[in-house]
Amino acid sequence: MRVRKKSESAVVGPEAQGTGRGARKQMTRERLLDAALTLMNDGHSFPSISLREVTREAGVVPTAFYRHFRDMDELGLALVEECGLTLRRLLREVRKAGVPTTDIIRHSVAIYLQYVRANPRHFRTAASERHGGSPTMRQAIRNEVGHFIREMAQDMRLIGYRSDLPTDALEMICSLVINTMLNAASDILDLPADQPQLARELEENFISQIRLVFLGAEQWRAETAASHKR
Amino acid sequence: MRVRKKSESAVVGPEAQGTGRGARKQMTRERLLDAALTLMNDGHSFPSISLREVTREAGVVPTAFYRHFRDMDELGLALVEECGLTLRRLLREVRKAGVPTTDIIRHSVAIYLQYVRANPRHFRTAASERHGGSPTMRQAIRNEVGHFIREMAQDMRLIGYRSDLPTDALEMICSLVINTMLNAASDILDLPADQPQLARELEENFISQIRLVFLGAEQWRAETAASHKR
DNA sequence: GCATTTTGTCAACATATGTTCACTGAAATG
DNA sequence: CATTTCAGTGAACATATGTTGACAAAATGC
Repeated sequence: MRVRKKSESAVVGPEAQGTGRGARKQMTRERLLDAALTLMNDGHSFPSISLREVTREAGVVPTAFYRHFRDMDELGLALVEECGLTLRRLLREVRKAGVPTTDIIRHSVAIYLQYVRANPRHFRTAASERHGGSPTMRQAIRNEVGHFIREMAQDMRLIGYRSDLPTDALEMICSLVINTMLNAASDILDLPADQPQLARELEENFISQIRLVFLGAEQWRAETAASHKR
Repeated sequence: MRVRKKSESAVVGPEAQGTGRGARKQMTRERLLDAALTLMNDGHSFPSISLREVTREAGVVPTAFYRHFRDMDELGLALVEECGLTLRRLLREVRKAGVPTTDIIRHSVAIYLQYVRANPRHFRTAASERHGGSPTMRQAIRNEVGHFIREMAQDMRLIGYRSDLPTDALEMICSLVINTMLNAASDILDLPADQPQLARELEENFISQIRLVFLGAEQWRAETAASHKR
């Protein structure tokens, strides 16, 4: 007969307000996701972190993991979804900012970078597992980014930007922009924190790249591509 | 007293021509590198593959690893160097192709894609560990890509492309191009092999993106950036 | 208020990992 | 030819991992 002294459910988050059972479950679920995100943030890539590491970081016993996910792959997918949500929120934010007539690019970039710095783990995860990671996760991210691209293209259509172009072309442009964005996010998050000068340079470079892309986009003619195709 | 029957050095590659001792050593070293590259090619990202897996794939006992590398990190760096060499070779190839006056972009892209398909493991590794991977490896790749960018910018200067622009601007443009290239490589290598139609589409999209970048590059004015900076 | 779910814990397992050490046998050295 | 060097072997270690099963106790359902 064992005596348990330290068995008052052990897992009580600092902000544990949810009193229901399902609420508490979701709480530790988020704990696990958060733990994985945190682990990924300092160097480790997702496929290299172990189930036990995650539970350790989350302050939970390894077996508790299975109450929430079948395996690490499933957690990975949930993670991707979370990152996707962050990206959508970002898009909504930029959209809300309206269409400042002057220097729209610099403005949007500023919002974007602010967002990146506010959610470093999400962006690092997205950038890092997009081409690396497990095939499952990679595919999931590809989908998520695809949705994002389409959404952005639709936005541009709505504000009437290059409304003469077919959807394909708009999406092509947007994907170029988003690639550049994710790339910049990764670069910026990797900077040593004590080098603000480097950050400024990188930021200016980033802005230039986006500006250049839109410079090209303004010149883009559907016939250009078509004429070269045949 | 143990009897050894199967101990004729066990490790003899198919194309084992090198007869010297150092030669044979370098041979198994390459075996290890090759094994790692192969493992990475089917899904696993570098930090997730184990020392033992590598030696297993290389057909060598685990302890033999230490005769060549201190640890996996060191092997990772060697791997990056190898990928860098491949990239340089590619650049030389494109350079050798000269400056076809018409449709230079389509031409270069063709050479590039051919190269990517010929060395899928190198490109997958580069693309995948660039943002993911261990910090050490990531930094190494960043350096390698940086060299590549500078080299390419210098090339463009030599052929007189936009010779009016400062070096910064040229490098900014090149880094945009290279990002797009690495991105496309990753996308293309992830395609299911039985979907040539998808490959064509992706390829056309890739060409369009590069074309758009150069369209922007032709319009780029140093003053544009400058005027917005102040 | 009792029975039932259900979230999390504990103990234990088979297996995989990185690393050590002493060894072998062929190439290099003299 | 005798000696030394050293790339590769084999056995063994401590440790870490994923996963199972039985159990505790709090929330839920009746």
